[in-house]
Amino acid sequence: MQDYIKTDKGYAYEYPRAAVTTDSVIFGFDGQELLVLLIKRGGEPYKGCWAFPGGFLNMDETVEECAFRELKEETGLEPDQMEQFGVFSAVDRDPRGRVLTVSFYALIKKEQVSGGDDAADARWFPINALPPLAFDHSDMLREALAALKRDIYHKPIGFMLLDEHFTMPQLQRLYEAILGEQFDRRNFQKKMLASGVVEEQGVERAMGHRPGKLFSFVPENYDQMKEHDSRAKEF
Amino acid sequence: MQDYIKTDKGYAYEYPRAAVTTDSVIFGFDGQELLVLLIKRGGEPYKGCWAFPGGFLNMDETVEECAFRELKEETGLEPDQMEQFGVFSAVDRDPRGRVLTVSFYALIKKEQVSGGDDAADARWFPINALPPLAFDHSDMLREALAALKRDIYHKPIGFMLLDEHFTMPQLQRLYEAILGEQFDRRNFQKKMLASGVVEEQGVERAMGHRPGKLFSFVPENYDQMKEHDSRAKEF
DNA sequence: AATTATTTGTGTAAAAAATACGCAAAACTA
DNA sequence: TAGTTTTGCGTATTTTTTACACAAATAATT
Repeated sequence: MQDYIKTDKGYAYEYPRAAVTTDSVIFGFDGQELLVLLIKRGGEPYKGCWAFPGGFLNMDETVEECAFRELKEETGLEPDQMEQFGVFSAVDRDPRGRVLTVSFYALIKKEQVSGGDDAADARWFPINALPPLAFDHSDMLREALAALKRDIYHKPIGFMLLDEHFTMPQLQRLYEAILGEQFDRRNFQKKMLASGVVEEQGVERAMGHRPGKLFSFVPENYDQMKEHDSRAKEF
Repeated sequence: MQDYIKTDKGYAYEYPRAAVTTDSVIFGFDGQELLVLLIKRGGEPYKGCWAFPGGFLNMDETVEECAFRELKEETGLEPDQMEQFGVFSAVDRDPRGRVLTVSFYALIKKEQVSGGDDAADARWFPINALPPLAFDHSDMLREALAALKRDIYHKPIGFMLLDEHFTMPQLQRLYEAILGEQFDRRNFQKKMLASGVVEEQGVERAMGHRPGKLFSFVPENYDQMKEHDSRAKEF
């Protein structure tokens, strides 16, 4: 399978081609706020600006593989799951030329990155206090967040932001941070338990207040959750 | 903005590049079944197979513009709205070389195509009786359908498949065809009216049975619909 | 003109889900 | 031991969803 001609000038095609990149919006959680992982750009364009990790597609990989590889190269992270949420293809979105990007988001336990953080230029920012972003990454973030809010009802992704064991209030704070609204403690717990995606695991060692019960995620109930919330049973 | 070198062999780049195409899954409705518009491929690869309309990205257009243009060129159709639902990038998905496709779906009133149908090779197929499809278009259809089912709750796209005026049973048959399940007539109507997205418009001229009331879509209530169904108020 | 077949219109009662809300218990601090 | 914070738990009310049956309007048939 070869559709190009190798010349002394590089790889030549009959028609011009756009370059393809992937970008990844990585969400984290500090127990209170939703965070985003950004990388400070070392080179032009947008030198010194912050941007999402990402890079050019190789010829032997899918866009999913590309997003995963670039993320690992730039941050050391290897998320369990990456969700594709859109393609950005404005003609002038990259000053270097015609570059089209396929965007993903993933959820990461914050500790994972502080450990293997080879890129000294990677930093977490609270979602509500971001520096200026490179390219069209502000739009991208907006869409990533919209996708996350949409998906959190159908996919068990929220749990990826928490430790294996967590208290109900912790889980609730996460949902509140993502969805940007407040819920009633008692009703939140009631629904969570009713959905069957969490199970009791013990009691936390508390600090300064009554200790909460610990819960963990029940993977077997992924699909059930999907079912459960894929909207009203009857139209 | 120029990132290539023009040689006698074509457009040369420092690194190899994948080609980018768009494909469009066009849904129609015959009052009973959900239909898909396919095009018979005239050339290799997959000559004689059926495929979704689509083609290569030009350098001066976004992927949305490309999908729209290709669709118009191949079928004469100009849908009001096209929804992007995924990128297909398996390395070997196209025998011609590395080709990555951005996929869209759109909903069309069936009459529109029978009119301006310059492509004699375009045909509607019932979604449950499709011929063998080219490339990875079977996967693509599956995902398009999943996206459509997801979106029909949040976006007022369903109405694009109906005439301006329609009866409640017609609307219901459409929803049933898309979602693949049956609903109670009375409850369906109750919810539709409660959502405010339809308003009464008169009475149909009937044939062989009691005539139904005609309804039409209320565009102002798009957002409300979105709101209405963006899930439970409290988590 | 009356009968039949088909399809539509409408309302109400029961069940389930969502919401609002209050008080007691466990840890830490002073 | 009293005060503060945060969690655990249960019930009454409201809203939404579901189940369900009979009457009315047309066209075709006799």
